[in-house]
Amino acid sequence: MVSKSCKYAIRATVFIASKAKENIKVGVKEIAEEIEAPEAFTGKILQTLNKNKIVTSLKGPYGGFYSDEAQLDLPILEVVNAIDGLGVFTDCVFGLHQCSDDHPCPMHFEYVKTRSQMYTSFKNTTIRSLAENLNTGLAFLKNPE
Amino acid sequence: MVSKSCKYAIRATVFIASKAKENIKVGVKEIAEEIEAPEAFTGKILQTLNKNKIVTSLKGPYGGFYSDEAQLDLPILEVVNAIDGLGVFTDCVFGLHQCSDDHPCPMHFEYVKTRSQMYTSFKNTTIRSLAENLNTGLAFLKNPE
DNA sequence: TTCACAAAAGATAAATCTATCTTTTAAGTA
DNA sequence: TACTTAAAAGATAGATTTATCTTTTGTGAA
Repeated sequence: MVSKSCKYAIRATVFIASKAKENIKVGVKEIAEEIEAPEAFTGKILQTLNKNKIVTSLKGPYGGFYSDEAQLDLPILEVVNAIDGLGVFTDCVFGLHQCSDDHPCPMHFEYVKTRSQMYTSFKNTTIRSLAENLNTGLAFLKNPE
Repeated sequence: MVSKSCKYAIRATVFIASKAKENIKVGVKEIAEEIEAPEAFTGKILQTLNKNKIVTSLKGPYGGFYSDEAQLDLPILEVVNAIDGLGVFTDCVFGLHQCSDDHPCPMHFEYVKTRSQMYTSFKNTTIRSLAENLNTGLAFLKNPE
């Protein structure tokens, strides 16, 4: 559905956001460990998230990644957009460019249900809400050992 | 959502099925042209579809690919299963193996809505229904020139 | 200002997915 | 049987995605 990179990105974003209420910045190493992703690759993803203003970064000692208030209220859709683009919410199941309500592929009207359900879901779910969920301890970001 | 190969596979399957009522077998070349996919790659995909009994093939003169009656009633889910597997219907958005109702990731209960909507859609849509839709001329398998 | 720290940027490599080409096998027909 | 046709199978190549490593840039503190 979304790429592996995008899954890492979502997990990283939520983890960073979960530290916001304590005003803590986290480094690449800690993030990579928490989300069980390769460190260097996590760095690249965080770079992209920073460029897209999904998270904020600060270099140097006491530096790291954090979420500001406005970023906490971004929908998770923005994370997907930054990493994979919005194709997953718009592309035809048959892979046809011109597929639309007016010029539908054979599965168009059925598939639109899924696409719009997913879009709504990702649009209405904020980074903040996921991070809060995480802080309850009832959710997790990596597979337990 | 589904891979490029899978999109080719769905289009090829529906095209082959659309010829079933006339009892026509179609060759790789014709299929590839119809769905606008590379011929050799289409051959590979059809090979997989045949192994998975989604379509039937016959070698030699007057050979080609066709759908039998039972195959027409297969859900399109089976095409996805043959090419991409069922991961798209079961995998966690966060990419976590142990994510479940009992051990949910922060987005689990929201994402389940999308997954199950999609599953139902693919389970209830048969190859036959898509092929019939195609035969009305209101749908298409490639981008118009 | 100098030093240490941590992210950014750039280059490279491994793995997977998409695509092509050649050879082999199976089927129908003369 | 010999011959033609078309898919199957196997080998190889290109493109994209995932992953790693090295160098540069920016930041804070002594």
